[in-house]
Amino acid sequence: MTVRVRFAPSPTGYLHIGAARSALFNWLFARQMGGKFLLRIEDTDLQRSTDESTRSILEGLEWLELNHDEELVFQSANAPKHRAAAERLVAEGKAYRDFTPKEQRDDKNVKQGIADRARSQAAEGLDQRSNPYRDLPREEAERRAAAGEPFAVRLKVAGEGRTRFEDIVYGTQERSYAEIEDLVLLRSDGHPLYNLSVVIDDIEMGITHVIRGQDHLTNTHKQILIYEALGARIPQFAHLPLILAPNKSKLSKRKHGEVVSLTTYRDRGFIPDAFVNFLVLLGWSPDTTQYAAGLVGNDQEVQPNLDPNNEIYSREELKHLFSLDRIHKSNAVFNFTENDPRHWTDDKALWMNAEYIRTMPLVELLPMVKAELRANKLWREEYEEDDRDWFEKAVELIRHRFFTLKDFSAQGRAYFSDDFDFDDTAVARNLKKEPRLKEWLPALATRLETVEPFDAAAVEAALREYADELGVKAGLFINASRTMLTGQAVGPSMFEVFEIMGKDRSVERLRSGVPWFDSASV
RNA sequence: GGCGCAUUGGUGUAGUUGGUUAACACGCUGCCCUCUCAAGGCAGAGAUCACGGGUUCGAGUCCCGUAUGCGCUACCA
Repeated sequence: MTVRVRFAPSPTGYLHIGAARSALFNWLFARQMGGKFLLRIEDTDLQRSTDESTRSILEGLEWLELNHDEELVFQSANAPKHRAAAERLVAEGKAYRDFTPKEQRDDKNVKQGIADRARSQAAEGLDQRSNPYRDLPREEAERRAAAGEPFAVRLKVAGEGRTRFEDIVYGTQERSYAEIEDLVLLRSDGHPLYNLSVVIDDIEMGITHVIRGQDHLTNTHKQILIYEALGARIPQFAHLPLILAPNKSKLSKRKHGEVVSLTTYRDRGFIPDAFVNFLVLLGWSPDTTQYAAGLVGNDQEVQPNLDPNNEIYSREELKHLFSLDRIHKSNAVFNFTENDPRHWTDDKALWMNAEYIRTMPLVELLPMVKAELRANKLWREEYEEDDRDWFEKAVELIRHRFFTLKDFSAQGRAYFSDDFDFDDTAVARNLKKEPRLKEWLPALATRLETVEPFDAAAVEAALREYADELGVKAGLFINASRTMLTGQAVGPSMFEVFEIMGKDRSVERLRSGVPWFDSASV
């Protein structure tokens, strides 16, 4: 049977990176098995669901290139089917109408309320099957319902027995019926509840493997009960460990802000493949020994990375290497430091991104740089045509010390525009420390004007010659030039920079007195 | 309260059926390279494998208990 998996987020906020990882694992599994990856928006909770969230989820998946097969499903559209299924179960005597008035729950203290209720129930020795409406004669139930009395529909869970399933990640899971209450299928206002909806939809969509967060592990027992009542085939389950905050609490938007939102990474200049690479390693690791032994993938056109000292895996490699049984059970901590711009997200993610920026094929990087420059009004069409060569060389030159795509428009700005800022510390350290540079630099400019061809080697010779004549270290000029030409204290080898900037711009910037009169000094 | 799941250096992980100095990646420190900063190269610090028992000639690996964390327990998803 073909594998069919789904990612089923509820649109009650941005796309959480933990959810994004679930989507990734589903996608990887589907692509590896030649199966289908489906997408379903679980907008059952109409109060909290928003179109904006749906859009953000779609955008996030698109950014990660986790394209789905078949039509997008909105769970709310299936509500009639969910209701019909519940009614069928009532008709078959597998579920019943509960006329108990709805309890008002304070949204804030739900957990506390649950614990309190459980405690008092335990004290009174109440069992889960004590609902007075459970065995109400059918006629009476029909009559009261027809009279318009509100009721919820509950599943009639058997008194004796246990549910059992093999979780691909967590192994055998068992639970006694005695621990499961008669769960509500339909609210008294007629709305289907989560556990019912997922099951019906998963059946409807022909899902063979349910891969989702570990927070659903114990709910799975309830869902199995519904599958059984419906007489449907039960899919395979694989639950994923959770991604936690540095203090091991749940990662949440309210507490942790934008670090948990996937679109943040797009907006802050991450490379999709780099983020995928980082994410996949949270809770999963490849079995490189199997590959080395030639047990897997020997007939593949892709030669996966076998080096255990290297964690860079391309999407193609991951499609071959991924396996559900290498997912592990313990939760992973997503490491970041709040209020520290240098460590705003996990260091490894940042490193991974930098690694991709400096090593990925240039042709794949160029369109991303283009988009970044364009967004900052730094893009010029000539880069695509006449100056294509120059553009490629410039990107190649500067990419090696960048961490995100943003750096191309920030630190890299001076390469693409004459309107750039001077870094204060760079000006102080490389220029103002030696006041005579104010005269020397224009003089250097004059020297360079005669250099032909204006390449790295020739510029270097001219600059060193001038430094020798003045009896100062070449480094003085090199660093000063770097600041004059790029506004920065750091950057690529300076002679390469001269060459890329070209004679005209180099000379002009060396002569410009701008940084000398800038704000910091006056 | 009940039930479930987990626990290897700061973080992510490796560690096949128990067997010599617990491996790798990120981060950190130092050195080399050098015009700066990275990258790269080299070296290094950092783990009594949550704790306590037990089985065994021998346990990170098996068993029991404890602790801690997380999850579920809802007419939320």
